[in-house]
Amino acid sequence: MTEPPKKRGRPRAFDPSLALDRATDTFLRFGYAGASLEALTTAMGVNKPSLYATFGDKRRLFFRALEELATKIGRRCRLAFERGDSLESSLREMFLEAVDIYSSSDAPAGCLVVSGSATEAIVDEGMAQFSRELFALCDKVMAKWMVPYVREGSAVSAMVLSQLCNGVIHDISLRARIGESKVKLREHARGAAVALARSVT
Amino acid sequence: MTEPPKKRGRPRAFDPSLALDRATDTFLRFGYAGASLEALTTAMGVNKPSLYATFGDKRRLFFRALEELATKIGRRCRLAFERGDSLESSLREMFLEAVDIYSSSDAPAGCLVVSGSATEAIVDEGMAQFSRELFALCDKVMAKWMVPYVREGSAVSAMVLSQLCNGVIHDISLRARIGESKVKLREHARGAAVALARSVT
DNA sequence: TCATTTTTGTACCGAATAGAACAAAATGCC
DNA sequence: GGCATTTTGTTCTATTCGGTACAAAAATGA
Repeated sequence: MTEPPKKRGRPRAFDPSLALDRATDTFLRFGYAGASLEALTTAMGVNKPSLYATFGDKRRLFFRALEELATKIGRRCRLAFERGDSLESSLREMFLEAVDIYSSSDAPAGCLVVSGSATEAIVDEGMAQFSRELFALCDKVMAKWMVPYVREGSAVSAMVLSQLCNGVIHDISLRARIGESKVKLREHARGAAVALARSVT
Repeated sequence: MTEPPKKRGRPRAFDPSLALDRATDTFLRFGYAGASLEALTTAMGVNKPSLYATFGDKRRLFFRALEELATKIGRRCRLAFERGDSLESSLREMFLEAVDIYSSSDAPAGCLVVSGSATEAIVDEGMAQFSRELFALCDKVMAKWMVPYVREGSAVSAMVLSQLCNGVIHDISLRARIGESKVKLREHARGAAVALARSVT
């Protein structure tokens, strides 16, 4: 499968998927407003007309990057959570994974929503809505993971715990972005796992 | 006190303190990169030469805004925390205060560090350093407030609790910025207070 | 071979950008 | 009143911004 469909005209000289990854890095690095078309096209190895033909304008390119990255990160978090065999160990795995994601040496530090679309959200209702829906989804999905660990009638519901976990992850992305060391971030992740696990006991 | 020092030349036609507040709002609204000098001078009611003479360039103006705002917010958080008479009530007061601060109708929603300097931190080491030092200070100061409520030898230290609290506050600023309702934010704040207070029991 | 189709590279557009130059205006001091 | 001083408003500049026009290039189909 995925054999080339043998299209008619001149073949593209770049890999759209790879180019999108480069665009993601550029948006991560400079933010949405700060990422100039020149920086984007240079990083992507693509001319402006090709960029427009393939991805539409800057804003649509950003949404494509957002969607792709959110999916990737969501999957990594779920897999990390599933590695644990207790609430505390699951949270620890997930938070440590967040440290790896947001302070990887392969990409600019931080989160494309926290430091990208959220910043733009005030002047772009579309980005605000995207962010709200994504946050709501994360809260809801993660709450499901929490259910087995929350006693019935507990003072702390699965949803509250889930929102706190997402808050910790957002905070890790922030602290990574401003250059806190991996050692410190990992300590932070472990401490948060202990505390949040204790909150439902 | 504060009597006019009777300077020599033509008197300024604007109040620098008020102008700085307007600049803060503009940076909050558009982010650092997105806030154009025209938007700034228009909001501040000041011409560009006056802006440069009074505050230096755009970057220095931003630092001035940051410093002033951080002081104000720090004070409000401390006062709110002191209104409580238990860990849970103190945290609740503080988190609810954060909701008011970050989703006030008087100013654009969100936090100038989270959605401002942190976004710029990767391309501006000065902003990264400012943010790191501010976060470290907040963690340290808030940890002192927590000490009375943390048992000796507890699995959750005052510092871990403090970092979590700051994480909750950062998260509230984020969720406020993307337009979550005050009702939802207040629920979030109350839930976080319950959970974090329970984590040290 | 040659027409058709699609992408490529270059060159360009008007608007907006951060910042500076400069003379007029408004004050205190002598 | 005049002079020194400082701020003001206007104007300018060089650059960069997001986005596009257009023709050459590279593939397929007939």
